[in-house]
Amino acid sequence: MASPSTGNALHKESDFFTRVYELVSSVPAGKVTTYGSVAEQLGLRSSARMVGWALSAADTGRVPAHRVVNRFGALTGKLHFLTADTMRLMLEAEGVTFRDDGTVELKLHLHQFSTRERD
DNA sequence: GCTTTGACCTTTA
DNA sequence: CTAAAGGCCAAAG
Repeated sequence: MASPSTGNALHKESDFFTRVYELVSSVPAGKVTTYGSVAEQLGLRSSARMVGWALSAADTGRVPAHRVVNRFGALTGKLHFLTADTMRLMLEAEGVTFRDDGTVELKLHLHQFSTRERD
């Protein structure tokens, strides 16, 4: 959209970063997404690492990075937040339920961007 | 300008 | 079955 060569690049740190933020911000409250799903939407199915890395550079107060968890639903980047419990508390505040293992119920809160066909 | 690391996932041994 | 390495792209040293 628009013309990127018009010299409009102002707050755009990087298209990749913004792309991740958009997808994460697209996730409603009470829902959680996974790095793999986001990466897949970006076309970087095998490069899910960069998704998490992008979140590390993202501001947790600006981007709901707490809604992003790993494949197992475990809060891998919780230590990157203000406190180790911050991520969990925020998700609980959103209405997300946790298992006894401290993992998020992906079956209940996993936000799917599109119908993923498997097999 | 090259090397290392990074909140991961997938495949091969 | 479990364990290890590879892969991907990008930023910081």
